[in-house]
Amino acid sequence: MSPKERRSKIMESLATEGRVDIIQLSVVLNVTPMTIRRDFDVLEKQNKLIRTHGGAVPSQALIHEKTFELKSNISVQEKKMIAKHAVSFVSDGMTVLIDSGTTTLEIARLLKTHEQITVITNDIKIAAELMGSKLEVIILGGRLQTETGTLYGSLTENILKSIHVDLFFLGANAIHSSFGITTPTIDKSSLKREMIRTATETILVADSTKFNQKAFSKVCDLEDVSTIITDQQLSEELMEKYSELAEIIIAE
Amino acid sequence: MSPKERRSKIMESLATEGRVDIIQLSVVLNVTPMTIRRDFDVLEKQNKLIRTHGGAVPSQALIHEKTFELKSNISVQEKKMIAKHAVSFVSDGMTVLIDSGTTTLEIARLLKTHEQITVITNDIKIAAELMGSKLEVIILGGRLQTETGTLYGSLTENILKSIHVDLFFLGANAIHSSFGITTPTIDKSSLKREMIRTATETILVADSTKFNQKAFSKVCDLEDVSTIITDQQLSEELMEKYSELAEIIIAE
DNA sequence: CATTAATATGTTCTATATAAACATTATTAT
DNA sequence: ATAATAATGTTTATATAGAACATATTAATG
Repeated sequence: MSPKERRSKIMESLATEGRVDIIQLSVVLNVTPMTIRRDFDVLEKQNKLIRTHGGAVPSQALIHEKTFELKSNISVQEKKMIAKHAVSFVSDGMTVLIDSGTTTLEIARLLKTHEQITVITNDIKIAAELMGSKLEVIILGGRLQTETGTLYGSLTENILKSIHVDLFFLGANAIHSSFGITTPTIDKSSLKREMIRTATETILVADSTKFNQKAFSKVCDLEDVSTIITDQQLSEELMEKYSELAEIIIAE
Repeated sequence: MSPKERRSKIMESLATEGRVDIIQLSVVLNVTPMTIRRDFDVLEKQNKLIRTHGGAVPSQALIHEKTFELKSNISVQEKKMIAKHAVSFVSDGMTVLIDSGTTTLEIARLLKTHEQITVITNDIKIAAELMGSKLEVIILGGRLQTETGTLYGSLTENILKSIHVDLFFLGANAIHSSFGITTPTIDKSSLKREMIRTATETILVADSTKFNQKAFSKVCDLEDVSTIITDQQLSEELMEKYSELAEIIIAE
């Protein structure tokens, strides 16, 4: 039996029994108590259970897995796909900066079960999503845009100047082959620019509807991001056009 | 302190901190670990907590009952009363810093309808409450305590050093005539101290159950706050005792 | 297919927490 | 005041957790 299988069986027991005993599990699953302990360690880090003395109980996070709806033009499914590819760039020990947005929110959801990752964000909805997780979460301070939950302004930018991250997931309103990446307000573009500056690597996550669009204020050129992740709705024509400017990954 | 009181304090810690440690509790509550264990036994049988190795976490049942913390000691009504008196200190154009906490959350709720006020906070639940308002809201950055939604740490304190506010609403876990104001963790007390420092005036808001209590780490002396607002449950005896140390307002 | 690297599991040992039994101290009732 | 009861402290034995190391299994590579 694979570790994955065994852990799945542990979770099953946990769900049906309400609590499990290390010794009992070790007998049933034919492994030593130590192995069960190590399984508990793994599952606890994923917030799936709470270890007790001699056993474990289900975690509260597991009880109410509520996924509240997002409003968006593109299906959630596509954003989830993009997010799934995005998180494959993240590995243990990394410091990851996550921009505000709906696609980036999906990234945060997927990262929630990871371990050993520091997440930094300027979006309090992302922060809310990460409540209850075992991640190290840093919120950038700043002015709150009360309609969207985004933090921005000079305070936010100043804080960014004092930190550095390995990876930045950039969200975008508009992407254009010659105009580059643009946003509706100068504040936001200035902030995103600062975020790019402070990151070793920037990955742009944007669904296909954002391509060939331009907004008011320029963030950066396409050359400034290392990778673009988008969905399979991107036309062949656009795909070729943008491939010359940046590495494009189609999430499917 | 009676066993009932002590158990109530354990539950309070559990609600605010998310998890408690037997040794730390035994130090704070001045009893042996064995006594805490016996308290855990009692509380576990009442389904109020789950024992872990070396400590305890709140039971699932309690997590979902948001009312638990409020219902256990003092009614929401009393916190609302305190908040109502608190906001009378706020006038247009002011910059107000709001500490994390349930009473301070009520203050934020009342301020929501104001317009010409700048609110600064380290609590993302307060931030969430102020979403959609016309207020100028500033979130202090920092490390997120994912169980409670509180921001803290050196980053938070550094940001505080670069700003200044007119008024600070301080929340407290424990108030004692000789020990002053204390909190369960050093991180929190350090942050609160910095908040006090950066404010022209500090008002302590705390329901009557917080009086004559001590927690682990000292924030400041009672002389360091200009006013204390509490509820009418405060006994005559305590009222007189604390009146000598600070101006006390009974919200009724 | 053999060999290496990586992962998973088992074993042993030590530190720590738990739990039981008993002793002591507070509370309460009579 | 005294006895009875409850609460807490103390000591000791047992069990668990966790670290460190050894072994086995699986995956990856040439």
